[in-house]
Amino acid sequence: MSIGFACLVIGKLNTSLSHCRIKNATTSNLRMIACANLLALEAMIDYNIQQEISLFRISSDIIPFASHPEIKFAWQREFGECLKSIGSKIKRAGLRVSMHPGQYTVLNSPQEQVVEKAIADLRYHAAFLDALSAGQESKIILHVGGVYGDKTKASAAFIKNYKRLDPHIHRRLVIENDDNNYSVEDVLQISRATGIPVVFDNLHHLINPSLQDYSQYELIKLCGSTWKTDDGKPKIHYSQVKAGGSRGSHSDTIVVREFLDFYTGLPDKDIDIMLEVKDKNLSAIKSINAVHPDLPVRRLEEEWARYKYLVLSKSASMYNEIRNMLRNKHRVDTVHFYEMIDKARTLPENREAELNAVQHVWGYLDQDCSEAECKRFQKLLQQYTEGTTRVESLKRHLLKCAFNQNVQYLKNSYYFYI
DNA sequence: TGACGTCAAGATCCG
DNA sequence: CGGATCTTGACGTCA
Repeated sequence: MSIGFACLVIGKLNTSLSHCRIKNATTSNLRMIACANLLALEAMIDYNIQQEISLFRISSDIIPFASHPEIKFAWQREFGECLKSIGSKIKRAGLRVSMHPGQYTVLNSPQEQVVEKAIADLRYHAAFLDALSAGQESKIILHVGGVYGDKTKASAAFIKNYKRLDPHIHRRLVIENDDNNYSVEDVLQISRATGIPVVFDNLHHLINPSLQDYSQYELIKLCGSTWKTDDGKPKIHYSQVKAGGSRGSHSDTIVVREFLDFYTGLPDKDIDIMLEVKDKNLSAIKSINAVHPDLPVRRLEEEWARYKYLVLSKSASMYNEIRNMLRNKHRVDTVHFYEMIDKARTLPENREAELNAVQHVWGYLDQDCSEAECKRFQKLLQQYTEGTTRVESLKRHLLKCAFNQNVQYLKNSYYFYI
């Protein structure tokens, strides 16, 4: 069983992706962006390996406009070696990667032009995974598409167009239930006709339910049975609703107790769980730690090192409470640990606590900073006290100083990235 | 025609 | 000029 996250790593240097506008998508520009993005991808892979995360979704945006009809950029030829070497790192680490074209890749559209674009896009995704020499367990997860007033007809169109795809796309394609058109029942029906494996998405199922005689777990099992041996472990998407968010939007972070209840109820844990959540790797590590049967305290100490200033900036008393919880303990209640951190995270901005955290962090930096850095800090501090600037300006400046002095401890702190 | 989702790029504003 | 903040892009469907 693996738990993973999608597309981007929060709080890790050199992992952010570059983008460009279509008007700037010249070959030389795309070459530069692709090169930068492959370095970022490798840094993300390294991060996953280092954090022992074994499931990861690769962003579709590594090669911008890769399937755009007007753009001819031979990324496979130019970066083939690079991709191959990233691929062998992935394979060596036993990391399972996947890709997920967005909601605008619509294979069942009545417009032939849209279908052709969708096919080109699927070709790109398959070619990318092929270039990594990824195995058949590296999947491309796709939504079925539009309904166009007649779901039976639209499903038939999907099946018809699916048959037009090359075999190397067939071996990677997986379909997922979505939040307003194709329910688990609809997707399973298409799966029966085509043999395409199905990803069960819990939140989409909650919002767009079907087969209500079955429990969620029975449906996970049913979807899991569509996966063949060569497809790897069945995979599901797991997310939680954002409180007060629009219909079906993903939560900012995973509520650990809720996840643990879901996980505990899973009759067969031999599946992979892709989290869809705003805070990405933070929730992945949290969930992985939560289900670990005998988690070494060291792991929570490492987490605490990354969270502590974030907590301090919300509440000094909660900071002390968690610190005491970890002190001299051989065992710590992982769920309780994360519940405290998440509780602190949801607290509204408290000027006094923010200032306390800012001063605390500054204590690590003021000895070795330049005069200009010091002056700017004092100025921003005054402005924040007066209420004429936001705390983010101060934090940005502190992070800049931390980088200039290469203070590893601060550079990795979530305080700067949440 | 705008909402949907996503997050930098790009544009504009401010001191 | 640098930094902060606001707007746009790129995609297809559907109300």
